Amino acid sequence: MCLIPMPKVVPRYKEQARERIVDAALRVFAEKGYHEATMEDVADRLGVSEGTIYLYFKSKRDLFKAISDLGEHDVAEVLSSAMRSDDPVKSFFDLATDVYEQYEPLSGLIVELLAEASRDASLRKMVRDNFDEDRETIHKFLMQLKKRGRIGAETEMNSVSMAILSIFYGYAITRLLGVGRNEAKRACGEAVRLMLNGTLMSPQRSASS
Amino acid sequence: MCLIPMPKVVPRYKEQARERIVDAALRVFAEKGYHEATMEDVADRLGVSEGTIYLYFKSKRDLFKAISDLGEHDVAEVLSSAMRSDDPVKSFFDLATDVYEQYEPLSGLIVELLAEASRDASLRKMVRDNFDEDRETIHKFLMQLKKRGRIGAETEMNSVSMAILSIFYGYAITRLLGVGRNEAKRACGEAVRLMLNGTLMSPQRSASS
Amino acid sequence: MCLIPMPKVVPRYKEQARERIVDAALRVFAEKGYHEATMEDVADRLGVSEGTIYLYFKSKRDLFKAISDLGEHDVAEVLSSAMRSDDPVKSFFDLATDVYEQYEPLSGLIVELLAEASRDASLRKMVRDNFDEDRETIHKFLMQLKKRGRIGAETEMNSVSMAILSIFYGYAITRLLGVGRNEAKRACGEAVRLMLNGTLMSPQRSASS
Amino acid sequence: MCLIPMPKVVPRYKEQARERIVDAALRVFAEKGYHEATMEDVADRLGVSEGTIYLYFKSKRDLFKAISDLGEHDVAEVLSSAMRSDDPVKSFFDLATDVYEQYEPLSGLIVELLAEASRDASLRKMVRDNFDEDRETIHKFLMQLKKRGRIGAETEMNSVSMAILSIFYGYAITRLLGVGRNEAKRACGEAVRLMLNGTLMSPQRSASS
DNA sequence: TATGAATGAGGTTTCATTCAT
DNA sequence: AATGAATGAAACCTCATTCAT
Repeated sequence: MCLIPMPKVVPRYKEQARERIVDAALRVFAEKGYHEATMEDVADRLGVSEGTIYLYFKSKRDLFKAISDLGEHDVAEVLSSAMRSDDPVKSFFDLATDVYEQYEPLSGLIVELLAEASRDASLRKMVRDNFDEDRETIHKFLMQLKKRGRIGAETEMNSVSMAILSIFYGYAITRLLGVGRNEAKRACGEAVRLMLNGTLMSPQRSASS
Repeated sequence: MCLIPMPKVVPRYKEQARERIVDAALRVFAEKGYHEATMEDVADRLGVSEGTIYLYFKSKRDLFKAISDLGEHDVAEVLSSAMRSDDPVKSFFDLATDVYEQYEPLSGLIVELLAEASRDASLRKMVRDNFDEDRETIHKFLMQLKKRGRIGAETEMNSVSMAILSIFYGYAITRLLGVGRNEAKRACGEAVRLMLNGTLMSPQRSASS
Repeated sequence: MCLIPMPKVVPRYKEQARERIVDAALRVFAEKGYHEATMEDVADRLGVSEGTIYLYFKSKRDLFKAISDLGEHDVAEVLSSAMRSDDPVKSFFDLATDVYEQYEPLSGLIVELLAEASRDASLRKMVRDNFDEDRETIHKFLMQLKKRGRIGAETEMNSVSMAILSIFYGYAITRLLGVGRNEAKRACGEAVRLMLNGTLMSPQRSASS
Repeated sequence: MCLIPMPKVVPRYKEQARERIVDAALRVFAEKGYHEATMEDVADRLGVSEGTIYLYFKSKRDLFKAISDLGEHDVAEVLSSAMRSDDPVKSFFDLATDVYEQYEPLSGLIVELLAEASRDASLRKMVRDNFDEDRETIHKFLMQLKKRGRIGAETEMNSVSMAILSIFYGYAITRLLGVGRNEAKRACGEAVRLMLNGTLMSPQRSASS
């Protein structure tokens, strides 16, 4: 009986349903935190019954993990697009604003995700992968700057890319702790500027030196 | 007359008991996370019954909050002591190592604390206060450097102090995500070095000026 | 699209379930008292799990309060129906019997409810409302008697209605203390008879029959 | 060795201590109710440690039972003294006021005691004994009135005495439910007046009839 | 596919009682 | 005689998960 070919159309339907659920879960977990959010909260937000979620995710944890696959991708996207600017210092500064503006209501998720990742290897791997991806994006950009001769050869790019990411995490954390938007923005921008100023040669001067 | 109350002293026994409990809770929460740790876990680690803990803390949350009052203080302490060094860049670098070495097994607590703080105003205030305290310590140090003429007058100190703190948070986070100790250490040191290099005048030159 | 909510009806199932739970709770609380009865007791009597009860009532207290909404209503009902009799003294006498016969196994609840009401404002209001309702019923009846000229105009009806209710509470209390049914019944009947005799004109005289 | 006579002075001390504890418990139980009051509450009110109470009472229940031995005695006392008045109707009326005024802050205890008595045979016996004692006091008084020819011979005294007690219980209950003091007082007075008016011959008239 | 009532394991918390001091 | 820290047994309540419909 198994010779009959199974329908190859793994229903696109299922994929869409998963996405909608993940989207709802994203918001609920961001608002209440992973442990304080209930499956009922997620179901209610979707206007769906609790049981339904289990048709698409085998557990609450599974649903939570699906979240970390999400979102950060476009962080990298935004990042790389913003990097094509002429003035990288200014770009970073604006970047901090834009990225955070976009994700602000979800910012609680960042620490939530980190907290869980610190104790769950599989989740840690997923978060780490996102981290590495972002870092790679930054790294590539810095290398481009270097090729164009606008960063001194001696600068250790791996460290700088990681530090820049730290600055952004720091932005999220300080915001979360109630530091005003403008103050946090200024600190973030200034930090990036300083880090790059140390090694960066301005476009104007780069020609002569 | 009868039933005369007879205070049986035990002068600061209560204080010691609290400390022992907080210490145990610290480890348990760091290991399992706030939500997954149970009061039984804490009690077991101490070798007492659950009820005992409630003689000293009125709730699990209360116990958790007692933790955030802790520890960070000596961060500031270590920080300020390390700042008396002659080479601030190198000092910061070593600081990152030392501080983290001391608190490494508890590093999960940092994000746990942040995650909870993001949804609990009173906890947020406590974490924020610690944050501000640390930042103030860094700020004072930077001002001293400035007075000695080793930092240019134009540098915006408030931003730099915050950025440095971010770098340290970033250190904790990257370690937590499995980045190797040495790699994280190097990135952290490099970041601080770069930030200060931008404005910092080397000690050698400072003598002549 | 996907995940379309599909209300599965069960129209007034919830209402029925609530009723069954309240009914079980009624008996359990009457037997053991509010504080000594456990949710497990109630669940066991129903043959469901404890959690189930919390689908319908948000707390033990909530369940207890649902009880006070109950039952007393038909007290008023029985009362008013019994009042259509020709001989009010005899009617009251029989009423005491009937009402109590009906609720005897639950009589512990009366004092339980009063004890709780004495310390819980919202519960007090509910019990008070029932009290007022019953009193109103009695009052109306007395006014009818007055209209028919069988009670002297000078009698203060508000006081009498309250006193009659007191007599019934007294009946419950004495029964609860182990006074024999017949003795309590006789005392209750006699008390009402005496109270009304003071102002009541006998049917024979009033109707001239 | 047992031939040595034991000290016969069962220390009066112990008796005093018990009394003080019972007095404190009385107030605490009245305020919070038996179940919601803790041994710590009682100890705190006395300024004594929890353990101390167990030197005098073997359990919380034991302490509670000691209460029902108390208090009601002087109810009977006050009752009998107030009965020596010339105008019994007026006396009863004032009695209601006085007795309740005296015990008002403890009125919660009445229902508390009844609630517990309904499920505890030994407690029930104690409450019942008090009830009978009070009833007996009233009964004796009524018999005196009868002897003096102020109550018709046909009145069933046992019922009346019980009814009068009910009226007083009713007073406590209505007060507890929030009925105003004056309204309750009026109802109680009126009820007693009416009950006695039915059979009572006024002092003035009693001579002629 | 979707439902949502039911479950049951487990967590937090309370408190009467004991006992070493 | 008095203390009060410690206990441990329960109690209330929550919620992820299941399953008959």
